[in-house]
Amino acid sequence: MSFVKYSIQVLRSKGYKVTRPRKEVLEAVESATAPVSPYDISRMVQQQGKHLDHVTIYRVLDLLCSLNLVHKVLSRGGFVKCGLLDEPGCHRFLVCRECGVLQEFTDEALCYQESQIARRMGFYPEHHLTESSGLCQRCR
Amino acid sequence: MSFVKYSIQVLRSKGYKVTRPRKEVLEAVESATAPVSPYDISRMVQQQGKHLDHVTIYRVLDLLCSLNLVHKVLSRGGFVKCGLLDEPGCHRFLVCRECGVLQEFTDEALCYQESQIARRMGFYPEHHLTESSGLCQRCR
DNA sequence: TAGCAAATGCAATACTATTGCATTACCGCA
DNA sequence: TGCGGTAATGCAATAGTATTGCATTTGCTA
Ligand SMILES: [Mn+2]
Ligand SMILES: [Mn+2]
Ligand SMILES: [Zn+2]
Ligand SMILES: [Zn+2]
Repeated sequence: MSFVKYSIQVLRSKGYKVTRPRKEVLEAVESATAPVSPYDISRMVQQQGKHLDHVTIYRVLDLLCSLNLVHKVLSRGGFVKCGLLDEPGCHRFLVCRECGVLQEFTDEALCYQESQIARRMGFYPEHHLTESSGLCQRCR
Repeated sequence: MSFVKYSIQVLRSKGYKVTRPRKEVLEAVESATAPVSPYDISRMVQQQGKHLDHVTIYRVLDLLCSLNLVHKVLSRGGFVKCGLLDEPGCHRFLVCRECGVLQEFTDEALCYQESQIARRMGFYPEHHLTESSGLCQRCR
């Protein structure tokens, strides 16, 4: 099932309304390979002759993040759709420092090892949504 | 040797001038346990009856980052002194989601494992400056 | 299809970051 | 120790990002 359709299902199942702005934002994020900022989305929507207030975009993104349908990519100040909707657990990113394309993955062993280190250092580890930087094949 | 003194040495050895603003910023970062933003630093300096333009603070922080004397903590939008000045290689953070205190560490095995995964996914891995979130002892 | 609560749009505002240029001050050298 | 050249700073203007309160609209349920 497509990202948009799946997300709409989740919205409904949790009692959130399926509105035009929410669908627009989902479609914008769906269509992007690299992270998009709230204002990126604003422009994307405009280029289709439509309009969304940026405040609305911020609020929609907040909601989608809280549902783990999209993730914020800190190193880029943008948002991407979750690439592992069906897989629970900790999600990680490889981000190309040059062009921003990224790949999401999850790794049991890595997660475990990190948790161990955290505990050893007196921290109570929580979900990991980490980013590693590198260069994608195109940008090398 | 203290963080400030060490940093001043590095500045000199690379041909950068040791100026009042640079020393002020170093002292502000030195004194902080959690990440501080450029404007945080501005306020800290003011409370000592002094003044630094925020543009200068941004520029100083850029420089210190490029020399790996301080790191930017993305999840907090702030800067901290490097806690492993003598140890080369990839530096990582455990950040308390609640209060922001953090601990820097480095882990050979983790680094290796991550690089492997990156290569397997078609990325050329670079330095890792990752952040994991959790709860510190005080905040549990 | 009417009514209600949730969501949006708007306006105002706060916060964060960057640029160009005139002025200052650090540091090497006399 | 004082001078000169250049790197660094301060200032002003501007751009970009994010948040709040409130009036209005709209999706959904009954
Ligand atoms: Mn994910
Ligand atoms: Mn470090
Ligand atoms: Zn790339
Ligand atoms: Zn804490």
